[in-house]
Amino acid sequence: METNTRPGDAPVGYDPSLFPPFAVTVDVVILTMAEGTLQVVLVRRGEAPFQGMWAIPGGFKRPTETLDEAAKRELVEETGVDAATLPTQFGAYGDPGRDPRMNVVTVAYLAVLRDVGAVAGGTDAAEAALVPVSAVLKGTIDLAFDHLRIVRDAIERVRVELEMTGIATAFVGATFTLAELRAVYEAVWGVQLDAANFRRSIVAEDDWVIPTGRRARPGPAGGRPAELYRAGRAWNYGGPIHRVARTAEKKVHP
Amino acid sequence: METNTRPGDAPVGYDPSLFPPFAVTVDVVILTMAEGTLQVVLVRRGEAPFQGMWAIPGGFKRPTETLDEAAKRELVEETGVDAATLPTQFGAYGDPGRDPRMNVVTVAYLAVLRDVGAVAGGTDAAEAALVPVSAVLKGTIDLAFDHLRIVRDAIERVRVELEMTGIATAFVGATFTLAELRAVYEAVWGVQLDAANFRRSIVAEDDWVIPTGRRARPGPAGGRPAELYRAGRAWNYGGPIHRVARTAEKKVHP
DNA sequence: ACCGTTCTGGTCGACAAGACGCTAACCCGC
DNA sequence: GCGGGTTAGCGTCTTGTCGACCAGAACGGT
Repeated sequence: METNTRPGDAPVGYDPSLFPPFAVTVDVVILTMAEGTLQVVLVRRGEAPFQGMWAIPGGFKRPTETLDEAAKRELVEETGVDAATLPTQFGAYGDPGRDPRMNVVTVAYLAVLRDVGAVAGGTDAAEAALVPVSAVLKGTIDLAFDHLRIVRDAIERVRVELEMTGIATAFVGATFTLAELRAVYEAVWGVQLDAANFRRSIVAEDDWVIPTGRRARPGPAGGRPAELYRAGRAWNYGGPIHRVARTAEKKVHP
Repeated sequence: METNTRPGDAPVGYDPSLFPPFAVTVDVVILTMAEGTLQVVLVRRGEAPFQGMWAIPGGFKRPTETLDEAAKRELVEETGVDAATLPTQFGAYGDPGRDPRMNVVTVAYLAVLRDVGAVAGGTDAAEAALVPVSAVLKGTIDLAFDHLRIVRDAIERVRVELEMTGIATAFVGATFTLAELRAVYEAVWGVQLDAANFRRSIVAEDDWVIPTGRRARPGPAGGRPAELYRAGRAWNYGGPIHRVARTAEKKVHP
């Protein structure tokens, strides 16, 4: 075959000196549970464009690191937390004009943290905040660039991951009650789950959750103290709870 | 906040003149069914590095187009087919050294075609071929760069998409028999599906498949001619057949 | 006319999942 | 300390789904 070497249109072999230059950044959507709702970490921009607006934390990819490493580095820089779950890539965004100054292609990652409270106290002195995702999705809070689209895609991704992987355990601490774990599913999916059936699905098979023998302190309203569990190894091979579209509707039309 | 403007490490605001330059390419994994097996379109490299090896078709992203447009353009250039399904993005790859000459970040897309036979006759004169994915996954055929990893990820992606979306209809023609559709599931998932149960799942709800009234010609072995269907609108909202890990095993241990 | 092959429709049983009620354990107010 | 309120844990019943298997229908070939 004769190799095609037209600049910008070289399917197989290409001349590396004739490439159109891009900046490559990595943005991380950091999710956590706080006050019973799903929250996202945002930082406030201090420079034009979009000065003063909220945005997803992110930064340049360095030539010496992989994309995954760049995402992990951004997460640590922003939260100081060394990765409850490794960030997972969920999309690349390169629309022309998404950055008004130049060609920027960004690779977006999703990271899930358990609620550590002081997320705003990262190593970076930037103003950071925990914002309910519902406020972002409803448009109450405007985001810079195309970050609204990125957050929307991230939420859709975590909804799928919650069903297919063990990401649910990343929202809670090392030990947790089944009610806490159930709250994760309910918050992310926006549904109500039956506590008894939820418990049965989790406990049914081994290695999902392992009882520690200890018990959690009951809430302010009292109630029987819940048993404390820790995550088993089975979460690595998919999740136990599956989304049923009818669940939410049945509550509306009994 | 005080904006951090260190080059290569600027979380929010950054100086666009201090970015590390990258080349951004778009690679497309093109899948199709041929001879009852899943096949992938590969092109042979004519230049170093990896001269003479097989690779996924791809090329530079142009600054004036989106990533999706670039993927669609690559698909049309390679196959001449105007997108049975729009290519879907499934990953970005930017490991340092993945291209020995320079920093290249590639965004990978998955495209599904019905078997058009003459895929090798694209507008590009490059040597192209249809290769069984099993040969690639087993390592019988070496791929350039990190393209083996990309193909592996693409296969995993199409297996999920087959369950979650209506991508199955993209493998077959405008009209098809249920046996053809079933063959898609069996080839991609590597399982055996009961023909009667498959039919029941598909026909159960409306708008999955619409009978055309016409019938297909039976195969060389005879048999009752199958009815011809066309795809309904319900495929846009998820697929009807769900993967069951036990199916293949139950055949072994009845 | 007979046979092999494929499609189509039906039945049965295993299993998953939701609904629901009961008991156990704890807090709080009196 | 005693009873009501609240929450966790557990069992049972019912319903629906899905795979395995079988029988009949519709064709081509011999």
